[in-house]
Amino acid sequence: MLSEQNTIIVADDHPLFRDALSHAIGKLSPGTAIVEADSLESLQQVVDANPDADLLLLDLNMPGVSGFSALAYIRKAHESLPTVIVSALDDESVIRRAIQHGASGFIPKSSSMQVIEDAIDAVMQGEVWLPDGVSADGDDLDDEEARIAASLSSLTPQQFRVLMMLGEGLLNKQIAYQLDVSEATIKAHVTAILRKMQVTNRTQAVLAVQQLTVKAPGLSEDAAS
Amino acid sequence: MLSEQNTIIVADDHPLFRDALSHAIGKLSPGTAIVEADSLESLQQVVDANPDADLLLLDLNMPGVSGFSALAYIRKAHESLPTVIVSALDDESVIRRAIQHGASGFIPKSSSMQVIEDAIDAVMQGEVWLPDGVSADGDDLDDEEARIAASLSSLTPQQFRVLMMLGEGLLNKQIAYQLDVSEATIKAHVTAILRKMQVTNRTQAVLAVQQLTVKAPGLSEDAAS
DNA sequence: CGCACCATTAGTCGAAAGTCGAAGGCCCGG
DNA sequence: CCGGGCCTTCGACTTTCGACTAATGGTGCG
Repeated sequence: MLSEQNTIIVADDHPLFRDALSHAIGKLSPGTAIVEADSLESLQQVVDANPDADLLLLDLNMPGVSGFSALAYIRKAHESLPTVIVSALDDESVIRRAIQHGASGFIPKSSSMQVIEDAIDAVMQGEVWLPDGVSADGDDLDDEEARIAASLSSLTPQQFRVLMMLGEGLLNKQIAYQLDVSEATIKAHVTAILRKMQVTNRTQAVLAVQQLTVKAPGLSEDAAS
Repeated sequence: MLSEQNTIIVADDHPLFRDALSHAIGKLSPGTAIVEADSLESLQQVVDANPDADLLLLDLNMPGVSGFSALAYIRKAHESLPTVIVSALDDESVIRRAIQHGASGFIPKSSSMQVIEDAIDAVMQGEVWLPDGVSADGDDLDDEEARIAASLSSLTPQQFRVLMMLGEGLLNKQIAYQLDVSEATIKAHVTAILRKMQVTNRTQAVLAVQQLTVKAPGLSEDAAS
């Protein structure tokens, strides 16, 4: 623990909570460098700029990122970066899905500072941390959901960004403007995305991403029987 | 109760459960006419053909209908038709949302026959029926969700059908083939849909509909504070 | 250094998506 | 009975999408 300089990345769009989290970490281990991110873009930049970071605290509610997409994507791109989900949800199925998508822990936002500190400490030592009575065991991830997550992880960073913008219903032209590139570039990215996700149009790609959204269990067809 | 001929519509894509439900009703009140539907198309036909039906038992898992869309739509089009949601989910927030979208009751599929009979009986008498300890009171429907539901209810039957197909990622051409009309007609419907839903392309329309899918509570932005 | 991969751009082409105007059917009120 | 309104349908036109080809530059790796 007292090796050299630990680095923790805090990704949360909520400034107050992000600061609170940062301060808590500062008290817990004063020698820790804290980097913050409040959006998908900044998160990608930050993760990229700190390849040797020790921990990522990731909110599920990042603007422009639906559900577990960011988790699934970041995890595959940075296998060695332990990631802990911080979320306002404490639903057990959400927690299990987070773990199945590669999270090393789950911290409900309602947790006390003490609990948060414990969690961070545990994960930094390679353990998997979960709230009280929650078990990581249970049914495996939905096949379809796993397939989609795998597809996501095969995307390049720029492609992932474009996909998230498709998920906002934007035109190629609008995406091009926001990313400050030409529309031709966006088309090329979209073509690559559709191929990798094995769909034939943007709407289907968006629907696939939507399946990684946090939803109640059992809604998927055969739960009816 | 012993007026003339009561009519109950059972809409569920699961044949076994649909039959079980029908038989239960048959035993409960032998003089009741039961009409079944297993898809959005058949449901629209049936509701249309039986404007004086006394009750609609609606499954949340209809193929080609996402979440509360069908409920929100049917409710506004047939204000006087009491609708009870039948679902494999018994999550309390799902139940509340169903009621807020105009359902007159909620029956978990895990219910015993006795409970189902009680529920149907209660609703037929104008009451609102809920499972055991569940209360209908609580926070109101999300503003955004209410707005979308209102938009849905302003659609014509054909437009609604087309919208649901957009939600499956289908091409105009595919929708045209399934509805047996020309592609030009579908385009016209889509244009009308986009206008009524106040969006600019089909992807955004689909995303709006997705917001009526059954998902866990609190994921909507400000739940974080 | 060469090689592979990614990002970027251009341009073309065919298909799909969306807009507009309009025609026909249906029902309801005057 | 005859408008007016609504729904459905459709064709023509414009824009956007998506596939394909081809090219440039940067970057990491053996």
